[in-house]
Amino acid sequence: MAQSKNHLGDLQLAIMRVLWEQGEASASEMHKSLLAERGLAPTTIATMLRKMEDKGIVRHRQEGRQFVYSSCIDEMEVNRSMVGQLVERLFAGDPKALVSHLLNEGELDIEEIEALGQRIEEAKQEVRDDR
Amino acid sequence: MAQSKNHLGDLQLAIMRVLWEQGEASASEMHKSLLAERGLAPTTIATMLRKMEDKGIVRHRQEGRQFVYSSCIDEMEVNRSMVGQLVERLFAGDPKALVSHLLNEGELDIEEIEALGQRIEEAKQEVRDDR
DNA sequence: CTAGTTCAACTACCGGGGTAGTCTTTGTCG
DNA sequence: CGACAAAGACTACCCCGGTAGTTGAACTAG
Repeated sequence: MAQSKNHLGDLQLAIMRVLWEQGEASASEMHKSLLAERGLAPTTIATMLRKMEDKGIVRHRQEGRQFVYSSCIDEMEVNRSMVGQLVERLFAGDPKALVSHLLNEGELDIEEIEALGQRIEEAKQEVRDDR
Repeated sequence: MAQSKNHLGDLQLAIMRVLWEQGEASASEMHKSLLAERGLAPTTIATMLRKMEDKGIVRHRQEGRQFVYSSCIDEMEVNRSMVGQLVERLFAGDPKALVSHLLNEGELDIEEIEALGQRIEEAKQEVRDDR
């Protein structure tokens, strides 16, 4: 049932990103932030915000005659859920396959791979420390 | 414009998976394959296949009175595109951040991390061999 | 006080995924 | 030949993301 909260469209994610970065934003600030990359009408943003509030993923606070919106959902939560869904749909639930894909498809250059090697070592350590 | 071909819904992906695994499948075979996990009416599958054919992502061949469907799009291509989109939307285009997410969120257990370490080493090697 | 601006609210619409019922054709069995 | 089964074609919905125009209320400037 919480599934619906985690299925976000493109525009919705863009909005959430602004909210996550800035904490809050009025509708017009939001419009300004997204204008460059999207060129949308202010009412489009406002409508989307209202729909998102209906879904319970953002809330607003009145300030003067403006609405100031903030997020109701955790970024990590959303990431986890969306990545999880992708892994499920594309890689039969096997996260390794996703990483393999990244490696095979040359999405990562050599430095990035090196850096990942580092992270892997750290992760091993953490898992061990955990028990 | 090829974007549309790569944005696949859940059912569509399930169908493509069957096609990619088996090469071809008639509508009724498809229905049988998906019945267990989804419990859909046969007409639902058929409708979806027709819509997908309109979009150009599957094609069919007549065999007797049945249609035998096969895929028109490459699995790797779809994976690349969908993973890319996710990385774009969630991680500001940085694939490393996706892997970090996987590591941090405990989506991987210790053996998987070990295995990844292996893959990383191989990948390093491949990249070097490449030049 | 009046005209103009700025919001939010409401309404409308499109496209596409998903779901399925009904109709029509065709092939098969007794 | 006639009834029945199988399979595709058509049609109809619902939902929701996305996009935006129009309206109405409230505030501001002259």
